[in-house]
Amino acid sequence: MITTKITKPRGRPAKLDREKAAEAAMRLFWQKGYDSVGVAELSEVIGVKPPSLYAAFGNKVGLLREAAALYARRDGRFVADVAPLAASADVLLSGVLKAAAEAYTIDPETRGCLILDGTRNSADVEARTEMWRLRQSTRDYLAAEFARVDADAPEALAEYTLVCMTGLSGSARDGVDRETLLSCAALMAAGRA
Amino acid sequence: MITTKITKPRGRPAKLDREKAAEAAMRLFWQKGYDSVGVAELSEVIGVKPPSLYAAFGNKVGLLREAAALYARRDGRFVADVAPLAASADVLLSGVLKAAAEAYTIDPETRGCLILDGTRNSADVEARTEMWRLRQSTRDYLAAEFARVDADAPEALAEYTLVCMTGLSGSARDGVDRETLLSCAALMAAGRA
DNA sequence: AGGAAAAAATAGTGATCACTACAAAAATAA
DNA sequence: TTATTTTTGTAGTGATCACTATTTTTTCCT
Repeated sequence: MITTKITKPRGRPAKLDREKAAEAAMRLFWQKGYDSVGVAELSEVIGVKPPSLYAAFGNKVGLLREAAALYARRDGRFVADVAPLAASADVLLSGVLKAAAEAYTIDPETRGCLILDGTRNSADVEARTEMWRLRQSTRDYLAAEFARVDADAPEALAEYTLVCMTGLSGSARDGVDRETLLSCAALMAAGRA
Repeated sequence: MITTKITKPRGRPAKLDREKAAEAAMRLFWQKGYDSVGVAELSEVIGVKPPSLYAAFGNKVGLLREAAALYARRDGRFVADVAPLAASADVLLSGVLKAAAEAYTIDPETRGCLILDGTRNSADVEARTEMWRLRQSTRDYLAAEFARVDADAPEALAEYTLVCMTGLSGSARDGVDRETLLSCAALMAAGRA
């Protein structure tokens, strides 16, 4: 017989909510970049002292990992939402780039992409590697989608999509507005028409 | 009567060569990003102790300013080298993007663009503003060039060029190789054909 | 030789970095 | 009530950050 845990746990009740903590960390890393957010600031915003964060996430990179996972399944969801709808390479490319331009300019506080730009110039090699792997997995996913719609060179098109997304993300962080970014996305996709 | 200074200066001869110092700083900032380079490291590489750097450049941002100026007039020269040769908007766009893809992958140690990516995610507002202003002046220069060749929307095309360059720079820093970047540059320019 | 000038190095400043040893607090179980 | 368990907060660790007051070195000029 399988029962859901109904009895209360033994010790002191936890004040830290992993999900809420990851969300707060996500917003901070997204906004200011990984290195520019200190553990002290994270601790203050999340509402628990540093030792609780370390008990829950191991280290600062562990918190980034959780934050990026949350980002991928929520704010970065637009790729997996838009891509499967496309029936041709052109629509796939233009659809993803348009969605990116929009997603990168939703909130002025969190412009661009956490995964593509959150650890740029970071001195922490592990943090950079972690985001690079998420970038590559997006690349692989896009390559599979381009293959699905019988694109000529799915790998090259997937890489092109990511290079364009990198431009949109960085530019969004540089303050370029949504309309400009949308027209840039259209121009980027127009070459494959 | 105007004479060139022929007599030796009074005090202890300077060991610090501003040009060489700026060059070393440029390479470090370019390679690792502004925040990831400490004044101690700069001091060690340049070969003088921190107080000499502060005497010569004022503060860390002053050193970045000098480094970026050197970058603009040498490694970033490709824009001003290529743009004036173009006789049409298409050639201007494709020419600049191709030159960027090449320039951003010359040295594996210094990938991408110092101005576009050197202060990304920096916690130093003054440093970020300084690079942003250089970005905007490049944007203005490109807009003038697009206007020269009678482009439809010179401002929009200039911004598009910079968004694309941002993508190429960031991707170069992410490890994308020259051939891939060159084909991306071609695709980015193909939409305006 | 001695004074003046200029640039150097010495040796720090307090602030912040990621991280942790340890103990107090708050709950259940016996 | 006492023991056990879990999470919390206190109070630090040494390292590194940008930056500087002060002194020492090295030169030219008188």
